[in-house]
Amino acid sequence: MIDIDVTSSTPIYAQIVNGMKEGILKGIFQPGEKLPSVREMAKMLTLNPNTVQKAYKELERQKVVVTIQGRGTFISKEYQPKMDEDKLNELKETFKKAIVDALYLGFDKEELIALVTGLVNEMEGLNSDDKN
Amino acid sequence: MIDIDVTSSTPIYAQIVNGMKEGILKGIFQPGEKLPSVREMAKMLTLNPNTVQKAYKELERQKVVVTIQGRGTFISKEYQPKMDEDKLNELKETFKKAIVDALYLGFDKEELIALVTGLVNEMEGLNSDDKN
Amino acid sequence: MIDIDVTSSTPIYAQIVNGMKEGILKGIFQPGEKLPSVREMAKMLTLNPNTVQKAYKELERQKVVVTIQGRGTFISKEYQPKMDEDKLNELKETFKKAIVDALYLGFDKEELIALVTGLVNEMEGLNSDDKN
Amino acid sequence: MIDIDVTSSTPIYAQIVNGMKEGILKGIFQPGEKLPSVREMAKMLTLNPNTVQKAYKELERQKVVVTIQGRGTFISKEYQPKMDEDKLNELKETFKKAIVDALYLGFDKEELIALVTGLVNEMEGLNSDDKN
DNA sequence: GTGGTCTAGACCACC
DNA sequence: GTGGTCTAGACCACG
Repeated sequence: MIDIDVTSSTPIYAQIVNGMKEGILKGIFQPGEKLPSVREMAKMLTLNPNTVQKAYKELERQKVVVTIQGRGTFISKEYQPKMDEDKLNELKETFKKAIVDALYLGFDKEELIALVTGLVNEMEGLNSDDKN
Repeated sequence: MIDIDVTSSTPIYAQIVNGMKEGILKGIFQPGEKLPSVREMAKMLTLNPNTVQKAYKELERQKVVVTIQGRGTFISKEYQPKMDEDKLNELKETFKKAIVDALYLGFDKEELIALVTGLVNEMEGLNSDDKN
Repeated sequence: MIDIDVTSSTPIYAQIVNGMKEGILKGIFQPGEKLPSVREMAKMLTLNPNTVQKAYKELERQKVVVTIQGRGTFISKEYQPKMDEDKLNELKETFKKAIVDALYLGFDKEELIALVTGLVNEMEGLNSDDKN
Repeated sequence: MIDIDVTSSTPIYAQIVNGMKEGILKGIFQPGEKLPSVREMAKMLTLNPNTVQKAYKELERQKVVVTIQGRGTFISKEYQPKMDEDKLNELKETFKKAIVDALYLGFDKEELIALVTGLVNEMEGLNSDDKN
């Protein structure tokens, strides 16, 4: 479902968050779908439930999922993108760092754009279904 | 010179490393140029010298700069890009995360490519001389 | 009748309790009026009957409604306000928290008082008959 | 500093969050001031450091405090109120619930407004110093 | 069954 | 020294 690399410098809970968001974009998880419970997911990934809990909470704060008391956690049906200046700057910084790293790895500009374009096309897009 | 955000979650030493590499790509720092000493740099950025030291060490490890004993630290004249599968995967993960975030901020694919292209064009590129 | 948000962090049973009390203050429910049975209410709100049951029990504990065996549940005809130091402190804490949040949202004092006054005026008041 | 009621239904970490924000409004904590470290605060309140940590994280997410790596956590110098429709609705719900409770405790409208006004006046306001 | 909170104790990176 | 993450295990409220 989600592959976790415990040796990564990215915290495990963040890997779960990223993995879920990526899975949703790719259509692996559908809006309204129930997520595995915290305990189930923890068993599947052989993690402590608290770690999964932290990830689910973060996803909820981002409004990517909603939790319904006593029933579980579900993919949000109507995600509303909300542009935020701080987040935009953060995003740019992340891209800038990645671009610098790529250039230092030997990519030239065209290869770099091609790399990014390829990665973008792996994602279905949030609303692509609605619009077709 | 380099703008540091002490409140950022990115470690300060890493901000220095990124900032230096970005500055080199943009041509602000020229190959062969001498860097300020650790102490000078620490004063300029009002940082702990240990932090600057760590950044210089990291830059040297990446062969972006070279230290000559008793003379100082200099921008490498002939940086040799070194493609490494681990680093490539890491790079892809970074891009993927950034792309997911961008899509969740409301970017569509074209806007995203445009954003990245714009950021890439801010950099002069390591190999731009070769091609002109 | 009562709008329930299952995704809210406020327990559903508490939302029913609050909603009923608000409806009574607003005159939507009249003293002596019969409430829908637990099962009816559960169907209307598409909730688990246990949840509605719990809300009714709580309303009865607060003497807002009375249950007559075999007849049903009714809005109390003579609700007796009961000032209790513990409850008063709790109330103050709730207000204090809300006020702090409002100030942090950017409200100034006058706007805040206006907001509260407006909300108060939406309620008819328990004792409005006495004073008119 | 902050008084914690472990018997309260309000989670301890939330009590810390509320208490800090209230303290800042009242001027007990000044912008730029360093907060006790997570461990210190945990000792002071005889709580587990994780609980304090959670509170500090929440305060940082709300931009009420900033953390500087290796140095500690500090009251934000320039808090920028950010109105948000969701938060506004949440605020109104909180007030509505409190108002309903107050009316059921026997408050009439004037007493209620007086209560709120009194509580508001206990707070200095976020920018009141700047404007005088 | 579900998620939410808390404690205890450990390890790590950063400054 | 600082905060950040993770595990283990417990208890609770909710539906």
